[in-house]
Order: sequence, then C-alpha cells, then structure tokens
Amino acid sequence: MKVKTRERILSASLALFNELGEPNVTTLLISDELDISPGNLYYHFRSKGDIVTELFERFQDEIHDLLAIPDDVQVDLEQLAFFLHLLFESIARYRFLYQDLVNILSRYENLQKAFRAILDRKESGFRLLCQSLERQQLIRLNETQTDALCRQLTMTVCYWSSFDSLRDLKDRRQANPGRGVYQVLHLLMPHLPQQVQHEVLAISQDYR
Amino acid sequence: MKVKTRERILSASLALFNELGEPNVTTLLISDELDISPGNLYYHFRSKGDIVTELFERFQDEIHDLLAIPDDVQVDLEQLAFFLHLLFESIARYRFLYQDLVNILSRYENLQKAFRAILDRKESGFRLLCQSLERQQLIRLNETQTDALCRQLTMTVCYWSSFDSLRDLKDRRQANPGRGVYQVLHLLMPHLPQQVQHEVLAISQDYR
DNA sequence: GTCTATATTAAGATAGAC
DNA sequence: GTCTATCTTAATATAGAC
Repeated sequence: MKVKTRERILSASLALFNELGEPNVTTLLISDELDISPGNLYYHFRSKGDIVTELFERFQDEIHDLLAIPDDVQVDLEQLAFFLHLLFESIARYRFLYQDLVNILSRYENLQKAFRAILDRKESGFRLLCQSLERQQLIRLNETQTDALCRQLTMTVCYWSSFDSLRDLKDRRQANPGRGVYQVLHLLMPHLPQQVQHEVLAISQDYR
Repeated sequence: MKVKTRERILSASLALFNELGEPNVTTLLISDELDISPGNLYYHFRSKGDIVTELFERFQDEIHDLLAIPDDVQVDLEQLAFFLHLLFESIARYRFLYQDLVNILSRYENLQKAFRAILDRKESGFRLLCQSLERQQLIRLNETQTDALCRQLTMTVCYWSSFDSLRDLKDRRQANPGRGVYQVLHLLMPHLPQQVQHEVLAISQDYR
C-alpha cells in the first residue's frame, strides 16, 4: 500500500470525472476502477459531494497560486503566453468542473461562492497583465475596451477547452491547452502595434 | 382544452429545463407543473429524451432559418447588431442546451452530430458576415485573423449566456441577450477603422 | 481499513382501468 | 386522452462482520 487509498480515490475520481463527466460517474464506478468496495470508498469520503468538494479545493489552491500576480508585474509577451499556458493546463486538469458548470454548481451549492471568486480573480489578473503591457507601451486600451477585453479573456479561459472538445466528444482523455493559448493571443493581437503583432503571431504559432 | 397537452408538455419542459437545468428536471416535475399524471405525459412522449430531442429540433429549425445567409449578403453594422440580437435570443430561448452541453450531448448521443453541424453553420455564417464587412471596407482581416475571430465569435455566442448567468445562479428565469451583443461588438471593434469604431461603440451602448 | 450485504430513495417507464 | 398503481433500475449511502 504505497499510495494511501484516500489519495487514490481522489485521483481516480478526477480522471473519471474528466473523461466521462461528473454526473455520469457513480461511486460504484470509482470503487470498481480501484478494485475496492463501495463501502471502503464511503469510509474515506462521507459522500460523492465530498470528493467533488475536495477536488475543487485543490483546483482553487492551484489557481490561487497562479493568479497571485503582483500589482507592478512586468511581463513580456513570451512570459504572458507561458502564463496562459499554465492557466489552461490547470483548468484542463480539472476540466470536469467547467464542462457541466451550471449543473455542478446547482447540485453542490457550497461551491458557488468560491467559484465566482475564482472568476473575479481571473478577471483582476488579466487587468493587471493588461496594465503591465500598457506600461510597456505594448498595448493601448481605454477603460471600456479593457473591461470588455478582460471579460472576454475570462470567459475564454473558462470555456475554451469545453468548446474545443466538442469537436470529438469520443476522446475525452486528453485536452490540448496550446490551442487555448493560441486563441487568447489572437484576442490580444488586434490591440497591438504592427511590429508587436508579428512577434505575437510567431509565439502563437508555437502553441498552435 | 384549448392548447393540446402535447404542446403544453413541450412548453412547460422548456421553461423548467431553462430554469433548473435539464438534468434536474424529472418527468414527475413536468407533469406536476401541468397538473397531469406522469402516465399521461408518457402517453404523449415515450421518454424524457424524446422531449429533449423535439425541443432541440425546434431550436435547430430556428437557428437554421436565422443562419440562412446568402453568399453575397450586404449588411451594415446596425443590421449586424440586430442579427446578433436575434441569434442571442434564439439561444437564450433554448439555453438549457448550452448550460450543460457536455452532459446533454453525452446522454443524448443522437444530438451530437446535429449540434456540431449548428456550430459549423454559425462559424460559416460569421465568415460570410466578415466578408461582407470586408467588401464594404469596414474591416480588414487576413485569413489567420478571420479564422481566429470567427471561432471566437462562435464560442462567444455559445457560452456567453451561461457565463453571464454565473453572476447570479439564483435567478435563472431571465436571460439578457443584449449583454451578449455588446460583448460581441467589442470583439469586432479593434478590427475596425477609427471612425467606424465610434459608430459601433454607440450601437453597442444601446444593447448594454 | 476493508469487505459484504442491504437499506433508502428516486427517477424513468409501463399496464390496465376509466 | 387521462388516470392510478406499480414495476424496474440504479445511485447514494449505511451496518456490521472481519
């Protein structure tokens, strides 16, 4: 017994949730997957909701660390792309949350407030990053534009992977965070000066 | 018995699906709402899936008509905004489909192909509209930009209303298509020449 | 900590009377 | 067309032995 059962339950649940969708995964399926009894599973978690909640908390911690952006951050475009990559990866690791968001938040009401806080945190993060680009004269936005852009960015990181996975719902094992980075960079592109656009275009091709 | 029961079932189901989420609505709840027996409901529809499928087909018809855009369409920006408004309204009327998309498509596999076709149709529609704007010199896009933009537009009309409704999950009765139009117009904005931007900004304020 | 067996609940669906 | 009564299935969860 190298890895504790509790931990194995969490990791198997996460894999199954992502692959099949959380509502389609029963506690029986999870215990089957691990070759343990359903009773054993319920010894470690008092309910399926507790598993979901604990996974959510781990996601929350990850995202919290990632979005701890200092007010005076200086990022170049390469670093920005890398940040986006990490963000899309985090979200992809817990993509089951996003794929049936309304359903999950309505069945596990305890997650609603925290989830909204994550969205707010994302939008604030994008705002800081835009400001950093502005300080470097890499971008020029008025307030209205910033609002719309940051909201659009927040929505895109939320839903891109779900949208992308509609192409083939068969193969849900993998997600491709690179395509998301590509898409987001193209959201910024039209706001950049000509020569910077070419630079970003080159970066975006790498992520494609 | 003015309105036929079958029709009443469809319309009550749609309302409940949109408000509570399709997975949270049981056949019993639907029949309760209409003060008919569950047996009666099953006389009219052989399964809950049949109700979902029929509602989907109505949505499909609506969207099909709306997206029947001629190749050589000429639209000004006002008309474009109005088109977006109609599109967001159609989607809002059947928003239950989008709010738990992965879940619904995985449980009703018969809808997958048709749903993907709708997405393709949307993207093609946006492509035609972009081309129309280009012919009028209102916008200037290369091929890469057009691809990224049309994909972004498609994703936005899909998920905007879900995203917007995360603000307050309590009140799911209403959706506000105007905010979506605003958001989409701001996606186009940076691609437009200065003076046109002001015009679109004014239009977008009306929809806010 | 883990198992087997079982209770509980609820949803989807059907049968047969009216 | 509509009702009542009931069946079937399956998921969440618990009890008690090992």
